[in-house]
Amino acid sequence: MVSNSEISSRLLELAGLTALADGSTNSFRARAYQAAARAVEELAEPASQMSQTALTALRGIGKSTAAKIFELEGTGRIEKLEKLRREFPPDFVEMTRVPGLGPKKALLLRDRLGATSVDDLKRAIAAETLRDVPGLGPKTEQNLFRAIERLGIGGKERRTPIIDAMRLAHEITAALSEVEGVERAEHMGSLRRFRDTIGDLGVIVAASGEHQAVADRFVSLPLVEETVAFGARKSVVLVTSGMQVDLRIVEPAQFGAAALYFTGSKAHNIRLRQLAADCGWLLNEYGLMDAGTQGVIAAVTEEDVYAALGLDWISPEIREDWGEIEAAAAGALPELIQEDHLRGDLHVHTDWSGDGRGTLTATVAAAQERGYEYLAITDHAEDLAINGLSRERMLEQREALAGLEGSMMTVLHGAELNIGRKGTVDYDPGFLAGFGWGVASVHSLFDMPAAAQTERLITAMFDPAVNAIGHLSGRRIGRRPGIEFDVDAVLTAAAESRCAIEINCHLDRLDATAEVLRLARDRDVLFTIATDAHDARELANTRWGTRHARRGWVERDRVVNTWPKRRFLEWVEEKRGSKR
DNA sequence: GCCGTTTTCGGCCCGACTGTTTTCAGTCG
Repeated sequence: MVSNSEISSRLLELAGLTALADGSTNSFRARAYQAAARAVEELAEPASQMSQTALTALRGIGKSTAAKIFELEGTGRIEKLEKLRREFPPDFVEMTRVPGLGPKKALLLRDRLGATSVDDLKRAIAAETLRDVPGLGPKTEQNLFRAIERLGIGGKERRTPIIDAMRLAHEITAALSEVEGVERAEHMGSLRRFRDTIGDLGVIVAASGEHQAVADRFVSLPLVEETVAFGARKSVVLVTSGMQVDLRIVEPAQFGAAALYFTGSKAHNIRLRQLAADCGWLLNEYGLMDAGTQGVIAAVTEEDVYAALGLDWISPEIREDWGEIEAAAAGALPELIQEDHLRGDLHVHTDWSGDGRGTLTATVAAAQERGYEYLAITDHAEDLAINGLSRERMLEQREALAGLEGSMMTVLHGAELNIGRKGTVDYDPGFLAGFGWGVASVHSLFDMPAAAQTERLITAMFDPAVNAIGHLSGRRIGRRPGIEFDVDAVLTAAAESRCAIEINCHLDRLDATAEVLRLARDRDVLFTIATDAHDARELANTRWGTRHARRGWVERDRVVNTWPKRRFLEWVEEKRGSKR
């Protein structure tokens, strides 16, 4: 059976090649394939097993695409895709990935110079023959040369892990905030939507009066390596890490419209502009306006613009045209989780285990300062050879914790257990029963087959000592892919076992992934939002975990550490008293 | 290629910047 992700990537490839065939990345057919790919990605059931009627009922999939899905399922290929692949071989497609080289120029180079690969392109640039092609000149030659040199092949697809992008964004917005006349400087784009990886970093600045000083400051920041574009409203630079940063400067009265526009996603924006057009209005980065009189209808805040379009304000993390617009129109948006809903942290390390840095006292005090009602200390258990605590040390720690009692906050003595090859965890049942909380995580054997990983996770979930599964996939964004497992089976087991799935707050992890969280929407799955803090300051990482959870459409009541202490502790005990 | 209480044909979001042009096409987001 062909999986939805396979179908989706075939459709995306079809979109890319169709864009080449049509000479535009915005060709309607290319966009239609993109929309179809998105529709398939969002499906909970396998598209290849659905009826034609059910498939074509989905927005974005018509008869033609449905037929291609069945063709792929039946024959393992899509004839139209095969034909396009022959017309545009991989080397040529790779050439079109060079920034600044779109379908039109690429086809022109192929027709005029016979260039069909990046190597051909390099040779043409070196021989200075590119400038002889009508419509191209020495400047284009130079820009393409620099693009290849600087970004390499695939420059357009390069993505930066969110942790690096966030750091960069804060540095840039802090510097721009200091420029006189600047009222606000904020990151937008996929970083504000909290995607795991970021393509280009988008920043908007609201400034009254002179805009030039802002642009000047921007392109002269120390980390700027190269200025790609420099204009009154818009500038683009490449920074030392190779990331592209786009700056837009707007009037303060236009900030809402600009924020909406530059946060995207593109698909979300297109839907909004269609809604505007239906009312005879025009929506762009400067505001929502009457198409005829140009009179401004809304622009100051995002809420204003959404309200004028008849929509509730939509949280940036879910602006992907995943159904949020319909929900907002119906007043049926879910109550998404927010940071101030949290009443405790359930995955926290101290210096008792090797990689923690805060003392027990300092960690507990920091949690108390955050106003928490409960906290679980979860240092590594003994099977983690490097950092794990022996039984003796665990008992000592429990005693030390008892000495810290006396506050309103309940401190649970827990452990971060290691999920073994077969799904068993550290210690023995008797010793495990002594803990008040258990979070179990995969720390080893990342490359076992998916079926074995699935079994392993499910076994751990049903263990009475396991209240939650930590960082479900074990991924490190941009560095380690994480284990493969059957999402459907694991979510079903989570609902059945009443074991929570952790939403790990570390920017490096953000695990379980948003895709898994979204797929859990239709089931009775519980979550924790936990920091996995190794330092008291990291308790503040809840700000990341809650944004990630919102991207997964996680509602407040699904998150056990939003519950009042009594309800929370009852659930903990119920699970710990369960039988396999 | 998709879609439809104006439609089964004719629409399909909108604008900035660059380079190459002498008013606009290409690329990008």
